[in-house]
This record gives sequence, C-alpha cells and structure tokens, in this order.
Amino acid sequence: MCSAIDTGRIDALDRIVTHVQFRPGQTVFDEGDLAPYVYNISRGHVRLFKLLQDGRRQITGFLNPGDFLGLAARKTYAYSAEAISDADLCRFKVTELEELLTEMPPVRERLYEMANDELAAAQEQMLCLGRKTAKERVASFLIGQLRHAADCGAGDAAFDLAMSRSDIADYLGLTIETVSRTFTALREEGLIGLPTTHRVSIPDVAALEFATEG
Amino acid sequence: MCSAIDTGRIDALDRIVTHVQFRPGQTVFDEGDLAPYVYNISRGHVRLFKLLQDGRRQITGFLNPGDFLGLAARKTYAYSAEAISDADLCRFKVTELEELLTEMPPVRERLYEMANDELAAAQEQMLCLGRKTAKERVASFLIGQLRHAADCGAGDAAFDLAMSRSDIADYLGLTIETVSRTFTALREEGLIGLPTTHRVSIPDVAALEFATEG
DNA sequence: CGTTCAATTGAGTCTGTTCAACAGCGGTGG
DNA sequence: CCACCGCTGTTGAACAGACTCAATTGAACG
Repeated sequence: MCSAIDTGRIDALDRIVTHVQFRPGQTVFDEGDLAPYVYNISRGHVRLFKLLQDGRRQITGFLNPGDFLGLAARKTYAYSAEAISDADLCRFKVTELEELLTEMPPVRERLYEMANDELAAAQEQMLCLGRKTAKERVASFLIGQLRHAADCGAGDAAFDLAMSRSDIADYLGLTIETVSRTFTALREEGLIGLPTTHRVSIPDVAALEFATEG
Repeated sequence: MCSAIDTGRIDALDRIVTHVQFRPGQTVFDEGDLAPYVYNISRGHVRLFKLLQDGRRQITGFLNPGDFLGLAARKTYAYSAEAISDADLCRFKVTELEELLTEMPPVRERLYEMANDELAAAQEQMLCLGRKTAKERVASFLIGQLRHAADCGAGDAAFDLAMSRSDIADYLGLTIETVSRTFTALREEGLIGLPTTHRVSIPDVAALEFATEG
C-alpha cells in the first residue's frame, strides 16, 4: 500500500494520507494550479503533459503504480496530470510530508535521486524528440515500455500498452496517423507483433533495440 | 568566486576546490564517463549534449557562469559537456563535497530545488521539441536567452549569443539552415534585430513572446 | 590580402502532416 | 438478436514544413 516509501514509518504516513480515485481521463491537477498535494500511485496509470494555447499537447511522461506525482512542484504544478485508466492515488499534504521528511534525511536523499532519474529520462526524451525519426521514436518507446514491463516481472517479451495511440503520438511528438503507420511498418518488418491493438510482443529485442539507433 | 553557493563555508570549499580551464570546443567530460567530479562555472559557457551512434546531436542545455555541472550524475555522467567559449571551472570531488553536504542539510535542499528547476526546464524543452514549429522554437529560444540576459542585469532588450548557429540548431532539433532562415524571417518581420550575427535585439518583447505560442 | 570557417541563401526532395474515408469493436436500445 | 451509434485505430492521397545538397556571402585572422 502506497508502495515504495522505503522503510518503516508507514504508521506516520498512514495518519496523513488520503485515498483518492480517478476515472479514465479525469484530471488530477492542472498546470499552474497551486500544489498543496503530493500523490503516490497505488493502482492505474497517469499521464503528465503540457499544453499550448491552441491545444497542441506534449505528454512529458507516463506514471505507473508506485510512482510519485507532484514532487517536483514548487508553488504550483509545472504540468497537468490526468488518469489514463481507473486509478487509485494516495494523497499527502506537502506541508505534512515536509515535517516527516525533515526527520528523515535519507528519504530526502532518495527524493533527490528520483528527481535526477527523472531528469535523465527527460534528457533521453529530448534526444528522441529532437533528433530521432518516427520509426526510431516508436522503437525507443516500445523498448522503454518493455523495460518497464520487465521490471514488473513480466518474463516474456510482450506487454500491454496502458495508453492510446493518441497518447503515444503526443508523447513522441508525432500524429496518431504516423504512430499507427509506424506500428504496422514495424509489424510488417517482423520487429514486433500486435496480438491486439493494445498488446505488443517483441520476438527479437536486440533487433528492435537496433531500430532505436543511439 | 565559484559564485552561488549560498552562504558561508567558503573556506571549507576553498580547501577542496581545483580550478580548471577550457578552450572553446574542449571536452569537460563525456557521457558514460565515471563521474568523480562536480563543477561550477565561474567564467564562460558550456553545452550539454547527447549523441546518437551516427553523430546526430541533441544539446540538452547551455550553462552559464554560476551554474553547476555534473550534479545530476549518478555513477557516470548521463551526457557530455564541452566548453563553448574560454571557460574557467571550479572542480570538486563528489566524495569530498558529500562530506560537506551531510553537515549542511539546507544546501542539500537547495540542490533538490535546482534539480527540480532543471526538470521543469527540460519539460518545457520537450514541449518545444515535440510540438512547436521552427519559428516558435527559435522565438522561444530567444525569449529564454533574453530572460537570462535580463537576470544578469542587461537592461535593454538586446543580448549576445554565446553559441553558434550549429549549437542553436542542435538545441532546437533543427538544422543550421532552418535556424538561419528563421532568424532572417524574424528579422524581416521586425520581431528581432541582428546588429551582428551573434547579437540580437528585441524591439517588442511581447510581440516575440506571442510568436512562441504556448 | 588571401585563407578559412561560419552563416546565409537557393533549389529540389522527403518525411511526416493533413484531410478524408473506412474498418473494428463495444455498448445500447428497439 | 441485431441494427445503430460513437469512438479508436487504420489506411489512402495530397500537401507542407523542414531537410539535403550546393553555391555564395561574410567575418575573423594571420
């Protein structure tokens, strides 16, 4: 429950946590909102994104169970967050969490590491968005999803996508059509299998990795 | 000197610091190198970037005097760093810096904030790379440079670019030619002035800001 | 004053977009 | 049970923005 806060102190956390639920597409918070809360995902998936005035959207990341949400926020959130699927989140008041944190310097250090990991991921994504072709972007995305599925213990090189083609497009800086075409191109080349629209199998991981270039 | 470490303890820092100099184009460190050092820039500018196998480059950021370099590193650097101009850097051994840090929790907190600021910048850049047009990207870049120049006290809406067109292109996910063409287009529209190739004036900041969209 | 490298400009090409039609699938209600 | 609807995803054809390749201009430096 509220997995991932390393050791002990679960009791202290229990006292300040609120459980909140979201339906697919529901907003957790919007960019620019005051940021009184931090969340941890116990079930479901969340997308983080930024919008331009005219509605163009860039998804900056997808969150999975165990991930934190809103940690980076200073006074206001720097991005919007929506549930992709049905999701259960644990909500903490930042102020109360801060109190606990000052008692636990190692946790603070852990948060710092997490921020750095996120930063490294963001830089990798910049490389993807700025310099990779559509095919390379989709391949990179799929390898990333595979890695995540592997961490979660899925042995076989196959996994389900929690997000729609539209989400993938907005994550990779492409259009839905290009993502769809690239999926079928990869399938026709034998680099991936698509048992259903939201399930992907990867017969030869090394081959797909090669298609990501860098 | 080694500006920007908030308060006191300059003496302690002095004991563990080494001053290193770099010529334009010189490598500070490469992606994947072991990361024993953290740097602070006392003079000059540095570019951070990642490469693909075939040489395609994505610049993830430019650093200015006062900025830190290599903080985010875990065991190895996640990106390469090169001096753009002549640069003086203060070098610290991570291990020694860590010792000081444990004595100074507020500094650690400050580092965390800095990482979060970097993360927010990275997300803004993702929006730029994934969803903005060439013109919008260049406009965003120029506004960013202007903001930085303004922070440094330049009152007028004009500033010098520390980096080449090639660096700008690799930062914005464009080619040199497109950057150049976009500069002239913005000039012909009266949105910017170009007294010299490396100097930009912005007669109407709001107008240029409008050209950045989002 | 010539060399060299960076930046600009031009012409043609291509990758990915746009616009549009169609297929698949789940849900709903007659 | 199945026709209808709405939504997501796929496919096709034409278009456009940025790229590639090439030539020219400009600026810095010896």
